[in-house]
Amino acid sequence: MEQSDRLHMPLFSIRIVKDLTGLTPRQIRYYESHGFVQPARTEGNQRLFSFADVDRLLDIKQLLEQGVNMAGIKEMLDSRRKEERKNEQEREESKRVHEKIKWEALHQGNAYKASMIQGQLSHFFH
DNA sequence: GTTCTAACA
DNA sequence: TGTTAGAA
Repeated sequence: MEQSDRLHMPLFSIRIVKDLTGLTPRQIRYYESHGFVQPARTEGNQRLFSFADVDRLLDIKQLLEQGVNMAGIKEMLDSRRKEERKNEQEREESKRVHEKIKWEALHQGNAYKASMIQGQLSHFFH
């Protein structure tokens, strides 16, 4: 996860988020207090929401409109976080394996080239 | 003027 | 959840 990712850049005041989502500032703060979003803060302690925060709030709103209660949303969020952790672990493992294969290929390749050169040179001395 | 937290209807 | 009070 990069901080430079446009999705996660802290950009919007709570008023903009209110206009974007149709939620009241009261609801937005309430959902934050339950961990549904984690907006950044300015030096003056005012919330700054990212595109990702807005998207998540829209998801929350839709779920609420469909009759899902707070506990249900919390479960979905927890399972989603679990999935993200799993994916990140898999990415790191995949990266490790890739590095290992690359390292081995490099060394095997050098040994192979060296033996080839020796083999080719040997033709001139026989 | 806007947003924050806390508290109460 | 809405609304209000007093402070940033």
